[in-house]
Amino acid sequence: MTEELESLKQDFIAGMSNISGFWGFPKGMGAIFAVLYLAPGPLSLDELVLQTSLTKGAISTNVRGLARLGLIQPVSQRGDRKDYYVAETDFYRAVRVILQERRNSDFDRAIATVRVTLEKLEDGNDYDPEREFLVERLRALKDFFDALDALVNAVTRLDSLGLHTVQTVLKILK
Amino acid sequence: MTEELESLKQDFIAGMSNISGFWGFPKGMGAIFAVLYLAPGPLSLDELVLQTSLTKGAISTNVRGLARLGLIQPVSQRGDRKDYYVAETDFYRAVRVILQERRNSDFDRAIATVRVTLEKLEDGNDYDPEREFLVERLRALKDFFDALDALVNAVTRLDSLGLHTVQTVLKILK
DNA sequence: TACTTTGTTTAGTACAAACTAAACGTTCTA
DNA sequence: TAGAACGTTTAGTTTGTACTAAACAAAGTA
Repeated sequence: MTEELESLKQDFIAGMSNISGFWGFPKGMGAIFAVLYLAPGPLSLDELVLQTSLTKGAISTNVRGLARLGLIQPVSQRGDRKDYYVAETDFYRAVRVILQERRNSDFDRAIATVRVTLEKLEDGNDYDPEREFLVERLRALKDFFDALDALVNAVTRLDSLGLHTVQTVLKILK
Repeated sequence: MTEELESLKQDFIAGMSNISGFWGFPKGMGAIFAVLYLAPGPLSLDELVLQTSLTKGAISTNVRGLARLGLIQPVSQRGDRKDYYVAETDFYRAVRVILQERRNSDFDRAIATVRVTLEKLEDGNDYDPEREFLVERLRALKDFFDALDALVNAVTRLDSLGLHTVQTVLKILK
């Protein structure tokens, strides 16, 4: 590979590291994905060590994370007990998986506390203006969360999310 | 306030702290917003200190952040030089502001590096199969980012984003 | 069975971010 | 003008997280 191409590749890797950090994932994940995405074929852990200048431990951990998110896939080479990986090229599929993943995290648990709090508040049958106020506020918040939830849900359940879907939605937002 | 209400309120505050952390904001921000959101009227910094058990310094910093995001608004009480704040109750407006905010951050800069890398690659006029491969991959990534960008852009430019919009979009995704 | 190759796990480190405590600058009041 | 009341800024601490280095486990090979 020419020096120029190599330099551009390094820029790209750095950029993807930042994007990864920005979305709350380890920067190493972004770097690994970038290397795989620009590779013409499957890469082994050792090749990733070389191209990312991370240690094997970090690669091992992050690769597992990426695979769980569906951003990369393991590929077995016959007659070779090394693990190989390729990058997912369908980003829309990756988005769906990530959204689904996030739903099962702290976020959902936190939203649940809003629901629970609201239920408990509504249980109180004695009239109390302060309680009424809290109920009103929490209900508005819950409605908002429910709308977001429905949106994410709809997206994750789509069979085909792609440029076409995005364009259709764009038309409506205009 | 009864003990029971107070306890529920504390749960809610903890929940909002987590949500805040989840989205990459300081947890203190979530706590402050929660307190303001459940307050029947404007609160001063000192009242926030009491109800969040954060120090004045932290309150001061986070309150500024929240105000910049449009999640709370300063209110001036006549004949009182204290600063008072109330919570924004229109969450959809807040979403728009936050999206806009995010666009101007590292994320955009990172996306820009993809664009720049691609342009540089396309500049090379000599035929090189490896270069062609990289161009193809980067172009696919750029298209994806552009679609996301257009989506975010459309949302931030909406005059009225609300439950109605969400429901319309939901119909299409079905 | 010993040795190599590979991936995982663990203990410790380095770093970034949010917080506390306290000094500071302003503005109002007596 | 001195003092009090506020909000901001700063220096230092804490905390969480991603990383390195190295021990470890598993599985193949001589």
